[in-house]
Amino acid sequence: MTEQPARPTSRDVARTAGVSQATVSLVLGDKWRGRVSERTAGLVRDAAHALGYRPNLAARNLRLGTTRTALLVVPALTNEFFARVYTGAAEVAAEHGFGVVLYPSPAGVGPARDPFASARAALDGVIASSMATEALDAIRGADLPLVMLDSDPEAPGAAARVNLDIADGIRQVTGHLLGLGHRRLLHLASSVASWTFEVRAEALAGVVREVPDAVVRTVSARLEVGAAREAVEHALTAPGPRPTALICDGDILATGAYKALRRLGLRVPEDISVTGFDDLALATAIEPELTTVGLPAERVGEQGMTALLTVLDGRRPEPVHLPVSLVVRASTAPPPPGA
Amino acid sequence: MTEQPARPTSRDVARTAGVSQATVSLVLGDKWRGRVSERTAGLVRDAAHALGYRPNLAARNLRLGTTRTALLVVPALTNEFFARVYTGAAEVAAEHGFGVVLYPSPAGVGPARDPFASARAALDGVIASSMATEALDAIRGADLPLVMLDSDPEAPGAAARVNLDIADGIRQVTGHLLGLGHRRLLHLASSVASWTFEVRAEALAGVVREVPDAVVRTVSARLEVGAAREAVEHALTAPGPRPTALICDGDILATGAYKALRRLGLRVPEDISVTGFDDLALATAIEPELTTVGLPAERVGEQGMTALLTVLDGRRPEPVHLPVSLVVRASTAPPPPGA
DNA sequence: ACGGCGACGTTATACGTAAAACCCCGGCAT
DNA sequence: ATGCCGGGGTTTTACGTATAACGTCGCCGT
Repeated sequence: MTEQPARPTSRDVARTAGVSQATVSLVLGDKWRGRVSERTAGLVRDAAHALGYRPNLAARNLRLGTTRTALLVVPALTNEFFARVYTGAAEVAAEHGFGVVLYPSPAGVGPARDPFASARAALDGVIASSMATEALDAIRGADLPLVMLDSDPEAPGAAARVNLDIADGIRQVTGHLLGLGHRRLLHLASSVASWTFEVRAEALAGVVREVPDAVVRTVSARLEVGAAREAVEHALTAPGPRPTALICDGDILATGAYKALRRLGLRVPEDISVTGFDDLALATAIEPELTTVGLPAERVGEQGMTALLTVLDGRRPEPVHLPVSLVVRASTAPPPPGA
Repeated sequence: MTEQPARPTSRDVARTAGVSQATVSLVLGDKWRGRVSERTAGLVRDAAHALGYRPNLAARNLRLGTTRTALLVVPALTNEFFARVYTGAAEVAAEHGFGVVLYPSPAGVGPARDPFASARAALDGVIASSMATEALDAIRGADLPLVMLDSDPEAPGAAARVNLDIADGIRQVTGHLLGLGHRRLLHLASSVASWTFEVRAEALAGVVREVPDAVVRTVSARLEVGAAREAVEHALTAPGPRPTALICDGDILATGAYKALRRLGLRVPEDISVTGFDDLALATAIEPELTTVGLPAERVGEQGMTALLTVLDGRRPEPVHLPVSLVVRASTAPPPPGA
């Protein structure tokens, strides 16, 4: 390390202001009403400013025993959803003088190796978004308050939970399609085995069951455009009556579906309707614009941080459930007359 | 704050292992060869494990005077490019026992208000990616080592720089289009005024100047699909000969262009060629897949972190220039015969 | 005239860790 | 026998901050 001119400490400030270190601490900590004269406080602030003093956070954290820092663990950063969750969490955090540090679990869904070594900051709590249950073992072991976002309600160890009403989202898209007259549905699911898969499948089956002649088939693919394209191409060239609507568990999968359909010469939505999930920016980038389910990602982050703050305050927050909402765009229409 | 059962300290470990705190520190810090017997070391490790001991990072940081933590400042998180920069930086950091904390400058290009208050971790250095020059003032004031990525080479205060050869990227796309026979080019630039604008415009002009009958016109739009669509629609309905190729300064702008062209009934690439920049996932999501310029984002992050480590080591790293590469896909073709 | 109190500070201490400095003891060369 | 060395620890200190505990001084009420 270079010999920087050694950052000034509160003692340096004290010396140049002609007061004791304790006084500096009081003034800069805004705890001086009636204990330090206006004039002295001014001197201290001037000295601090002149020296370019910045308190040493490590020392402060050590002294206070709290770091006012939370760790947000996410499976991937390239995904817009998590970026938005972060934004929401960071905003609420800032309002309370907290900071948020990010830890993108490298394996995605694999066990987080050691978040605490990587995010070197000392932490007050952890928020985990959309993480696989097992991936959180390392975190649970650290007995830090853990808030779980968008995760299996059965997963143990959460001090608080914020969940999206995914099932209702599926019900909404399915209802929308059934309402348009579709009866043969294809469900394109993500192949990463997770609790959310069952939730979706069940919700879908539940809605379909209520309509006499409606049927649904499920295929799955890795959450990736290429894989989705292949899966859809394969499913649609199979013998038997062709589905008239395609329910995708994510906008990325829907994008892959678009590609497959174009190859097969099927027009969206004239020949076949397609729905997505998540309402990423992608949804309006592709053509036709995608009917999908919008998620209040920022809100998830906000509620998650709020819950963590509540836990840190010694109270027990209620589980939060956030609604999702269907966004109808141009990729859905009644089935073609022939079908 | 709840009364957690008080995290065990190294002294607790020492007590249950029957040794002194110093010994614990030596063993757990892996500095005990020849100073502590194998047997005692074992006892210490067992005790630490049994108690679930985790060192207090705040204390360690205070003692060592270094936090092994860097701050990465980015203008936006939803942008895939920055997510990739982060990934690269974090990877190199991890190899050296460093962590990376993210600070998405809230205003995007506005002055970062107080990154250090927000990212509460104590920091060893700062890496700023694609930030406007003025936005870094607050950071420069803190006299922490600052590495600037993808930024104005003229901007002061950088201890190290990593830049992309943007100009060459523009030269490559332009050359590609001219090679296909295009002579009337439209350049869609981002309207956020920044150093990069001039670099691009100049590079473009330079290439065009060498081809006798080639002309280029520039229009700009906010970096957003809707705005880009409007700008392109407006530019192409203007009187005069229509350009046969559209050079967009980003894939997002290109996506807007696609929408405009579809509205105008122009086919890509048969009627008009389009190129992007950045090679986001978006580029292969839209149809036809976009010819664009790929940026080694992870490499930018890696080199940035490497440079920071070099600076922290007291040495002066050379400025790094990273090449970019044209990715030819389906959105470019020779101009239509009529033109 | 004296206790007391409010205004204004100061002194002292603790947070948990890393590491420099020290200590003890058994064996070995002189 | 004595000095020395090295293995195996321990004692002590410092990092920079926040704050509890403690002074001091001037003035006021009785």
